[in-house]
Amino acid sequence: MNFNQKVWAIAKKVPKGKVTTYKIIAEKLKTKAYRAVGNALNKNPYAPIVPCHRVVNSDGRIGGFATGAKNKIKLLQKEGIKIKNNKIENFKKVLWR
DNA sequence: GCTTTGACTCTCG
DNA sequence: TCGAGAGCCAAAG
Repeated sequence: MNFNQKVWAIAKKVPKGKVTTYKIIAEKLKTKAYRAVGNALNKNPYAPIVPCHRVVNSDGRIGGFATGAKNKIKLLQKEGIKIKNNKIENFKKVLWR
């Protein structure tokens, strides 16, 4: 299992309507490679299978996305997550761990 | 095979 | 409040 596969596996576990952060994923992998996590999601070949839009920055910001952050924000809002000015509202409540 | 870059995060002035 | 620097890992040049 590659590093990427592990990242994707964790990302897939995030339930609908919730989000997680790069940091949390890295911690579950027992590593501090936050950047590598983002890197893995960036080039994930399982775009529809892995809900990479549920992975955000540690401060609740969306950050950047390959398909456009705006698009991802819309997607998250559809799942019941509210976003204001590029930031997730009630971040702690929708945060998955 | 070494260097650069990136969807990151933390700490310090 | 905000920018700079450092630390971390994988992929691309």
